[in-house]
Amino acid sequence: MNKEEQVIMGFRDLFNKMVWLNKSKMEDSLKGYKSSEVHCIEYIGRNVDPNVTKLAESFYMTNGAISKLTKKLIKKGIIESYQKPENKKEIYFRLTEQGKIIYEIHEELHNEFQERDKAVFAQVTEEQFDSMLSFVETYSRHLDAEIKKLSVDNKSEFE
Amino acid sequence: MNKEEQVIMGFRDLFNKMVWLNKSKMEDSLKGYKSSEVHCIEYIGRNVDPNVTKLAESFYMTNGAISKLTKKLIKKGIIESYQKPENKKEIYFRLTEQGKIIYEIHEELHNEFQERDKAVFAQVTEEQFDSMLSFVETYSRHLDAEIKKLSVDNKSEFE
DNA sequence: ATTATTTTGTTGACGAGGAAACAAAATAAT
DNA sequence: ATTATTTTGTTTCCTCGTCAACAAAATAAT
Repeated sequence: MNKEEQVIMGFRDLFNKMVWLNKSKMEDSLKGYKSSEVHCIEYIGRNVDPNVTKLAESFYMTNGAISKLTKKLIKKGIIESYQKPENKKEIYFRLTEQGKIIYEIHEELHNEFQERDKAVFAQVTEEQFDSMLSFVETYSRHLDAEIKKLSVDNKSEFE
Repeated sequence: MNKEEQVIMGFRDLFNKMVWLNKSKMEDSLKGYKSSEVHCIEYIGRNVDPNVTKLAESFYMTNGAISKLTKKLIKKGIIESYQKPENKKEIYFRLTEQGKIIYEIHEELHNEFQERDKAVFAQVTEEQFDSMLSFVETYSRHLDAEIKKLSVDNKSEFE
């Protein structure tokens, strides 16, 4: 296995591990809330005028899934929807008071995770940080270009 | 947002993107096979005496899910199960001839992905590779220790 | 201005995966 | 040797997310 594969698979494995662990911790602290719900709350709390489409793009999920998820959160009284006078189509979301509480608990948990992993990052030099960030940036742009190609290809199938 | 968060979220985003893109490509080339099925085939092709439990641990999935997945693959004639004379409990899997074909197609696709992303890695120096690998390694061990703590905690609840 | 296309969100049928209860074999404890 | 515990795999029920069909609003094309 060459180093490229090692890096990719290493990160894949690391990521699966982290998702699994944090999800466990999360559903332990925020009993009654699924991690997907919490992610949704996090996004709505952090962004301005989030709608179904923006949430879906951010999570790489379908609009349908987000539509159902937000409906459920509304039913639970965690978020509420609103519209703008100039647009009768788009529907935005904001946190309710109860939602803000969940949001805060999540933030604390987030800090806990950072605290937990502090030791790992303490060993990382500024240069290493920058090198990793530039790697991520480059790779991400590269994939964006590939995704763009893909969507062009798919469109051309129907021409 | 500090650099720790940037790194984590950057990789998370990069990863979601890559998974989404590769999954699309995969299900395009290997029509009729889901990406989870292909992952399963990949693992069975690469490891010796894989069983339900090993597959589940590797994919961070439940035994139940793998049990169903393998049953389906057997039905499709892609894998077959076998046992060892000294153990009547564990059930192992191997690829059938048809399964080997899928495996090979997957390998080629894998090479295609590497080829596609070659340009990104070409810019990475040996030192950067090693630094990222050691970061992954350190972090992964750290999380293993945390996961271990978690399972100890859960056990102590019932004592 | 009218029509065509695109964007945005919703719904229902379906499949994938998790949780829990279970059975059978293997291992540990006595 | 017998009993208790653990490991391994399966099945049933349920939730979550996808897909496809759809409706309504917004935008583009004519």
